Amino acid sequence: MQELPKNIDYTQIENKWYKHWLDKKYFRSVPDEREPYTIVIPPPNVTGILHMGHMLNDTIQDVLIRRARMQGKNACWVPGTDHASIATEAKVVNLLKEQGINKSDLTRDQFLEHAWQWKEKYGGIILKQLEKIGASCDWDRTRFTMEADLSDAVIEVFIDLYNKGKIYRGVRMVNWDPKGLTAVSDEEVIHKEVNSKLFYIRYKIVDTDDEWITIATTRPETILGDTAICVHPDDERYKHLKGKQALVPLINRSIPIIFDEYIDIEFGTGALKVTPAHDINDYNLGIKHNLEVIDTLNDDGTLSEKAQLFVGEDRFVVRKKIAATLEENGQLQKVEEIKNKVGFSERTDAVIEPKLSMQWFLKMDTLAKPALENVLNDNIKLIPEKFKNTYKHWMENVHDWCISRQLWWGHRIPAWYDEKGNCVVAKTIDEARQIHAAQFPNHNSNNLKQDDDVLDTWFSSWLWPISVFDGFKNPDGADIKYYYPTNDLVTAPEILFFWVARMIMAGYEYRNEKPFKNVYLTGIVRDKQGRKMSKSLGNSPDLLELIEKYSADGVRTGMLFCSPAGNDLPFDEKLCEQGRNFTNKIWNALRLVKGWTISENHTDNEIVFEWFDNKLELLKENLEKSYASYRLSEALIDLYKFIWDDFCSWYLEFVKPPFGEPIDKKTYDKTISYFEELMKLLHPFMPFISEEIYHHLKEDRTDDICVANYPNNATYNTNIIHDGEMVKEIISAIRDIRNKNGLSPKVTLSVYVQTNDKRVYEKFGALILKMANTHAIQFVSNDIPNAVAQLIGTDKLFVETGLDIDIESEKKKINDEIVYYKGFIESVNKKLQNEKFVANAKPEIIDNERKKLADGLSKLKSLEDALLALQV
RNA sequence: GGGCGCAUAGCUCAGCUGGUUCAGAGCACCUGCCUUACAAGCAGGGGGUCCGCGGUUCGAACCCGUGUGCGCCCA
Repeated sequence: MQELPKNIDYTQIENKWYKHWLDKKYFRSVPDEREPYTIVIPPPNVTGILHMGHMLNDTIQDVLIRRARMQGKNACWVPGTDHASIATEAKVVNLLKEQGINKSDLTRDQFLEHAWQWKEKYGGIILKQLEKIGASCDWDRTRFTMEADLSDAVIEVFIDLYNKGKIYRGVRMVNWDPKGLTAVSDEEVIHKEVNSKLFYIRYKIVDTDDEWITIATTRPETILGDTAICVHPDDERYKHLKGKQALVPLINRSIPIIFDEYIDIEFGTGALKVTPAHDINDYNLGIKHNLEVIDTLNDDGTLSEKAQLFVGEDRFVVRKKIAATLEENGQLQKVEEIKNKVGFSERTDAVIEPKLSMQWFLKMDTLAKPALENVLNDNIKLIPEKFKNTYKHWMENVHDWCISRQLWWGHRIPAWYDEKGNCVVAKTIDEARQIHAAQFPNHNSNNLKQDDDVLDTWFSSWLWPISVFDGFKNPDGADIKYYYPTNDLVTAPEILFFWVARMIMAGYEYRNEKPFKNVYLTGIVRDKQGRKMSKSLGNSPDLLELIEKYSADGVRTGMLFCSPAGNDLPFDEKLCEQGRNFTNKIWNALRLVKGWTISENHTDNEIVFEWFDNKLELLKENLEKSYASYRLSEALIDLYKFIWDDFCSWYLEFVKPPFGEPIDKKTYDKTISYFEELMKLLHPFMPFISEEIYHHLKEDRTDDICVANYPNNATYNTNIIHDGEMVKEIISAIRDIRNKNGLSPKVTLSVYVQTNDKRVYEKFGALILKMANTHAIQFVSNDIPNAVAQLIGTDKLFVETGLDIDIESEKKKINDEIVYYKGFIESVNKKLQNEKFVANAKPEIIDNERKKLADGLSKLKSLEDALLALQV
């Protein structure tokens, strides 16, 4: 026997066990003959710190990997970070600005030196934080998307795809971030509904005295780049304008009026100004109708020389000024308030400007094909399945991927240009010269200049499941062959397309095989008001503080309690409290058990063991089912209820000796082994407390639960479980009667029962007596006067309270039940008398209805008897 | 505007193939207890128009249609 403190020192056990697991190298994985179970972490942003989204994702991954490890699989969880071009560069630029240094004053190399210094100093904080939550990653395998091997992979893939004709360079309308001064991909643009103004502007028709056409636009600042006005060919209002020209206000440039079915007759005036340089739809119209393209904006969102007016002024300032000027001219007809959607940069929150620019693109058509097929045919499973629809829709309408970014921090595009702008793609400048000399023999190969841009960060992370196992450097290496394809990917649905889909594409392109078998899409963590938790809103609690307060296990379970796959997770700190209370409950169960002294006397608890054994098998079966369908939340809740209710409230109370008395050896050993098994089942969810308890359960313990065998499930006997539930029901009923009559638990009650089947009462009588504090149960055939009656199934229980019972309220209680059962019997009878039901329903359903009827009639009779007895 | 999804207790959600005495769980709430493992606890309890309407069926929380409200994705 040992004295255990009343409360646990969570921090101490967390540090102790995490260090122990590391020292023992339990998380280390190298290929061997066992079945592999592999997860690659969605690499967090190297500049990031742990937030709720990571906590959720990574806890789920840890649950899966710990269970697999205990099941004897070779569990490998690969950690790492990505270099996050835009975010990191922005951070470094800001930091330098604070030191009075402008990025533009530095050379590329100088800037990168600062960036690497920054990365060395702050990068990887997040990985240390993962240790705090108990993440059992193989830290020896930690990778970074910009380390040498992974960078080589990115560059080689670029060159390969270029040589295959899948990468091309072209002028395209891209999403331009005027604040970040870079193009961003479609996926990095957030469309928000905003209040806008719709300006109605009159354009004069050329060669008329006073004829005008009115267009509606939300962007008057772009009129200086207009090169046409477009109307619908069927629009009667404008048919007479065929072949006419109009004048752009303020600058009086003459532009054609064109006709196209693209126009929505209903919107505005049905006439659209066409600005091919600044709107994607206008751009497409421009191509179709051979329109001139006039780019009136600079990269930073100010007006360019080509605009002629307001040069150098910001687009939003100009919007107001132009509106005012037009109003003075009498060309602004009216302004309407409307709501429309505007794109914002995910990183800088600047309003995205559609802009024509020279970018690198990856063709998606052939890459997307296997990626779509293998999700639709469940070769790769999305969990929950509902995301298949969204995935399909996206993959069928996929656009070529703009992979260049106008930044320095990242993988520099391996393209080289001569003075004339001829381009070759090669890994090094020497190779570039050779290729150039062969391809452009009449040009100078000595002054080649490398492309200034870097590749989209996703262009490195899409290779992650292959590159972390060196699948590019060493395609037949032991690691890639053993671990690939990986098993489960756990990530947020927000990046289903820009990361998950692209990993699948890369998988089929470079391994001819899927990168993972299952994709578990978590929900988005929201605050109580339903807002997404984010750094910018500042509504995410500090995780390390939460862990400090509620323990790592508490926070892990708090997250998982409310996180069915794919559903949003409304986070509430109370759930962490519930998690911590659970650890406290388990700890106290341990204190009880370890407080017992063992005697040589024998106490017969066989029926308790029999019940608990079967109940435990049922639990394990349910856990298996939940795991198989990735219902981790359900598995955890089942386990929580089982440990709290069945183990602590029922089992331990059943076998607990009276205070101060010893327990028999067999019961003690059984209890320890149940406790041990429950801790094993709990370990994936609550690794620290389960390990701590496991070691307390046996003093001479030399093994660790972290690598213990996960319990297998066996068959169970449903009848025994039913008996147990009935016993609980009997005990609760007696306790309820005691409560309602204000009787102290110390008063021993007399209980009588009318039953056709004495078995349960005989078998469990001693337990009922102990748990409900009653005298031995007496079997009777008559009703007991002045006792409270209660139905248990079809049995009738009488409890003598020693008080006069309130006849009227008893009558009412019984009458209510009679009404209920009469209705019930009637509804069952109706079914059974319905010929169609008897003809159509399955035989077992009909049998069941007959049983329901018989039970109902028997209960009704008991109740009517009881009512009669009261009336005497 | 197009597509997808959701609506069940005060809150968060289960409810799998339409049929179990089917309307459930956890939390919150109410009542009584500091009963020698645990007040971070114990014992017990109340709580519902399964979003509205219509249909299919012997039978609907579940299937179909429709309306309303909400969320997400795309343009």
